Amino acid sequence: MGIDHTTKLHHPERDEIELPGVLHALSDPQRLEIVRRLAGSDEACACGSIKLGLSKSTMTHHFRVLRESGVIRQKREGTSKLTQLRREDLDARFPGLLDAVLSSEAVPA
Amino acid sequence: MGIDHTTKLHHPERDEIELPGVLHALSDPQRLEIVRRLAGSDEACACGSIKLGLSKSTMTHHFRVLRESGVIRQKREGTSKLTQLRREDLDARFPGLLDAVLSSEAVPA
DNA sequence: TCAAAAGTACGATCATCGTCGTACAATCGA
DNA sequence: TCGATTGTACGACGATGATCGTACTTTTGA
Repeated sequence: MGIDHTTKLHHPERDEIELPGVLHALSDPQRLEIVRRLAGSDEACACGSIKLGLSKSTMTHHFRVLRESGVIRQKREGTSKLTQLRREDLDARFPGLLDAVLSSEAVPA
Repeated sequence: MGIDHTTKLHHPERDEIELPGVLHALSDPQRLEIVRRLAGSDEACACGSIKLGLSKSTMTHHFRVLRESGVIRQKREGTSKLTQLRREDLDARFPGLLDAVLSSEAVPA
């Protein structure tokens, strides 16, 4: 029944990634900012290196939403957790979507 | 042009359309289906011609979310209300986004 | 061995969302 | 005018969401 948060990190397979879930994950301004920062640095970076002025537990929440929707991949690395965008998976499943979302930053209100 | 006193409906201007709002509007499966049907028929079509098995008031709600986020444009036409996608505005503001959303999973389970 | 660092779990709180039913308003055809 | 069609307003309700603080776990390094 649902996802076990206590054992392993759950990542959906590429073909399990659902469009509404991805759109929902990206529809939150804070998560959108996280995704933009991840897209900015090509390599995986630690959760804690992204600072948005939110509490640690709120950050955990946002990273979980992004991970479980298939937007990011996370793995442990020492005491940190490395996070990276699932660019290839997203591009394969929803061609052009991520690029459209990321490039829209260049057209600010 | 006959129809005019329809301007009570709130539509954001093109440059007022916000990405999180659009993503949120599209993140609901029912609204996604509405958008797909609108994209299927080139001309504006009446709200009531789109049947999803939801109540009238729920449909009104979904159309309002889509309209206020800038995804659709609506105008009165007799007792009906004509609805159409704001393709040009969306393409101008978020190039590639709508195409990416529409071209993926056009036939959901 | 112990303390700091990084992140998670859990419960709480308050807001938003999706859905409905009922009542109402506007328009058109007969 | 009347009734049918089409959609809205409003209130309710349960579900989900974003946020926080506190306590906890895991790992590293001194």
